Amino acid sequence: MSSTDNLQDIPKHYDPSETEDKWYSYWEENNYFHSEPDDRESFTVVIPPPNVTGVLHMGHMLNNTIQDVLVRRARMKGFNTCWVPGTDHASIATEAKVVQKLRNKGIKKSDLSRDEFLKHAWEWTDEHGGIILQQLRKLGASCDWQRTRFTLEDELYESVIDCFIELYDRGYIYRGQRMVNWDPAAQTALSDEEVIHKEVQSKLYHVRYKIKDSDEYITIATTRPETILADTAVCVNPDDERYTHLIGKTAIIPMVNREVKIIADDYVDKEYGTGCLKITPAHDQNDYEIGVKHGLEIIDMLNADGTVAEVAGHYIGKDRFEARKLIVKDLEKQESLVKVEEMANKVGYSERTDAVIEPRLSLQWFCKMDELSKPALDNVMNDEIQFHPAKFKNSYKHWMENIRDWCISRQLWWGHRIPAWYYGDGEEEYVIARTAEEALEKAKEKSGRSDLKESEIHQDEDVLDTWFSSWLWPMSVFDPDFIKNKKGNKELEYYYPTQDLVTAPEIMFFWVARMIMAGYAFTDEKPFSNVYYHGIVRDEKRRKMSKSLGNSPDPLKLIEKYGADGTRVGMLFASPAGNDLLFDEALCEQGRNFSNKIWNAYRFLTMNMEKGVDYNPTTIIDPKNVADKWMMGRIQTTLREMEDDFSKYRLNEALKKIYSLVWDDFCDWYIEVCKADQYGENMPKENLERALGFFEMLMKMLHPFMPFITEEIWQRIQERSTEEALTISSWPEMQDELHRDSVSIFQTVQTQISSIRNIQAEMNLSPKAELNIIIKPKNGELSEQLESAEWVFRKLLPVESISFDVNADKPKASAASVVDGSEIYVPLEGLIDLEIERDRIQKEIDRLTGFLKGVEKKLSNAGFVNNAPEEVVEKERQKKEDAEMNLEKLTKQLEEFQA
RNA sequence: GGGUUCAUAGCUCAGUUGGUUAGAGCGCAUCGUUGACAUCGAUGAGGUCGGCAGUUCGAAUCUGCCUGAACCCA
Repeated sequence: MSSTDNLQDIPKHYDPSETEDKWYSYWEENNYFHSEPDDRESFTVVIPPPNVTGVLHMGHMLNNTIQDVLVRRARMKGFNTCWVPGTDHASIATEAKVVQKLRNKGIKKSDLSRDEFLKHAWEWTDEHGGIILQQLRKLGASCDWQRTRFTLEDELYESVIDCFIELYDRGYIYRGQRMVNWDPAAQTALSDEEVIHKEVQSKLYHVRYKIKDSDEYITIATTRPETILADTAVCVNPDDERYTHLIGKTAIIPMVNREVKIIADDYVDKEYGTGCLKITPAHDQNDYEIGVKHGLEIIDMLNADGTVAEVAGHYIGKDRFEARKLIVKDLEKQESLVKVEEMANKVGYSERTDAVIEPRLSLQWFCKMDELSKPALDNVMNDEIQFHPAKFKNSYKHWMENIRDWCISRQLWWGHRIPAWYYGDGEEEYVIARTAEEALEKAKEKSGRSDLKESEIHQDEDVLDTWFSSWLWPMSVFDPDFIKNKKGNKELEYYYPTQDLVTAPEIMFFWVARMIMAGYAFTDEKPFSNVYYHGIVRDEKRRKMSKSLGNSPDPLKLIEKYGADGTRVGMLFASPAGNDLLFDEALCEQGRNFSNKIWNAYRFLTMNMEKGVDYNPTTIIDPKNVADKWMMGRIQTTLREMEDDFSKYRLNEALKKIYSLVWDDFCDWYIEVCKADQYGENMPKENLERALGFFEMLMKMLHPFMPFITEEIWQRIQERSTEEALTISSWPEMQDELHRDSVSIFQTVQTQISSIRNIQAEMNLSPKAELNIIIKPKNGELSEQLESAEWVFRKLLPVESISFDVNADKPKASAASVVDGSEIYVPLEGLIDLEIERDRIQKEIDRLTGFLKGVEKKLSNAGFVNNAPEEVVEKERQKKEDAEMNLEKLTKQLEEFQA
């Protein structure tokens, strides 16, 4: 019941800062977002965990707004809704930040022990960790905060170790010497996914190698001349006639004067460069493969930090890029440099440190992908797991089919330490174990050395790729022991599989694909049913928003300026499913304006309340009131349309519909017709109660998008107990009755009113000048219907008199128009500008004539009439008839003017 | 180099199985402020749907080619 007893002056402008924190605290205090398993159906979402030390950026904002909309709607639809928040440890990113921080304090990582370093890392995490989770509350995210998880917390740490051991036991994890992507800045191996290939302008150096015992030279082309020092062969295509005579001969590498064989292999592209390839097996993936095939020597000339190693013989200790400059000069001096070509070239960069990736041969841990990927591919292709939009299935498929084994070890300390223990230097001299004790036992067994001591074994120094922990996320957040126990606990049973995963396509391979693999590997089930991919947030110049470019607004400042509601609306407006989002602050402004519109609608209703009177909002409509039935019909139709939009994850479409329903239908039309007949009078009580009833429905429909203002209005309309908060209320029921007839009549009235307003505008009439309106409906039935809606005309137009008469004559000197067969006359004695009026009518006649021509052309086409479905033809006939009727009336109107 | 996606109003995008006079928001123009909201209202002007050819009675929608853009993979 709404009472005006404590009615205060409501400010003209809505101020989100006064409501948003208040309601978020209220929601949290009442634990609305916490979920426990019960007999309802579950709706589960796990957050894509942001970096523990990260701060909220625009991408997070979009990502979490979308999740919150889905989650809030599900909650209102009666699901037991659980949105699990958390963060990941972001191994390489966090470690880089900690190293930097220590460096600023003059401490080198290499001077610290592992434990000392980790102490610093945890300090950093405790200091910065969770800031982002606090920021999500500002956005309105309705997460179950009691379930907050962190990938490096003890329980989840254990899951990752369990996972490693389980996969090792199944034969999926192996250790091996392979060419990996080496990040010389972070000094760690990376997975293929962490390498970003960028096109850069580089130089192709043509360098000639002397042929031994001959005056001849062979010229190779390379973009990396410094690696010449590690060349162990020169290779040509066996079909390349230019070089056949040299195959089997010996070339002399300049600078180092090493003698190497000239070999032949199909791999060499005759067209590229000189058609002659230098082979450096230690520093290039393809060269490595050729090296293995031809049994070539492998010379590793680079240190882990990208400087030149002693074995190179020259430029020792210099950085690889400096060495490149130096060797070019020296080759030129020696007259070995033939020419330098400019060319565009793709170079791999580290996703995290932006260092140029060095292919490097090293001993790493890998996870086999062929079997794990099989169910992951099948269940996406058969839509057991649905991708929205579905177009992303293509790139998923392509990646899955070409997947290579995953390098999971990282030469870092911040992360899950690999549970491998070595008892010797041999490649196979290790055991996999959870603890040192267990390792010792296993090592004794494997080595046959029963006297082995704990001090003689040591654990692998490396940690696992962050994604090797994140891929367990949808399972481990509910049950960290699920792998160890080979079966999930009650929580996992209840919440898993989760429903929706919301993320960006750029991490489809990093995370989504791997979660799906882990899901099937450990639970035999999908981790989620739907994956909604949203776009990347870009600025108005289509540049990706980034800190370094400085083109990203601070999300919290936006929230301060436009409110969380306004900002959410702004983000969603710009966000068609799956497409990139061109963010424009103006959209947040539009969102804020919308908040203000809602606020003022409420304010207006309040201003119509009598002091001391109680109002009971109702949605029971007056069956005689065409406006009520129209409004209810519009709400019902919109509910259906939103249902459809949500089923297709078209959130922005759903938002646009409720936005338009509130603003255009409710504010611009419904409230207007509810107003009192006379200025200064209050709205009739029953009108107000129905308006409030509708308003409540609208607030429900809008709540997932704009949680704060809707709760504020909801709580203002009536006193509510803690069980009655909007956040935990139910979504409006869909009714079968759509009030189609009333909607149609009301829409006719709307069109006629607009047409009369057009006359007002075109004739330059004062909007207040009272009009005498004569409407000549196209038939008697419509006449009666319009007559019963006369009051609507009177509410929305300045009416002196209005009549509905199928036999009406057009008064002289009146403006006229035709709306769907009905004629409208507005006598304007003395006010009318004949010329303008004639032009107005002529314009309409021209338009209709053109239209009619098209329709007639269709109908005179025998092919059309014979082949098109009957209903389509019938529709065209109807169009023709209507157009002719309207045209006839307009022509007559025009004639009368000329008379 | 391989693959995917896209091209509709000045801008950002709808247009779901081929049958609309091709829509929306923003922006723009004109008018309007004595009690809901100028963070507002009313009205209006903007498009030969990238180009060419084809299929069809009928193409923004289907096919091919061309041009241009974006993304992914190597």
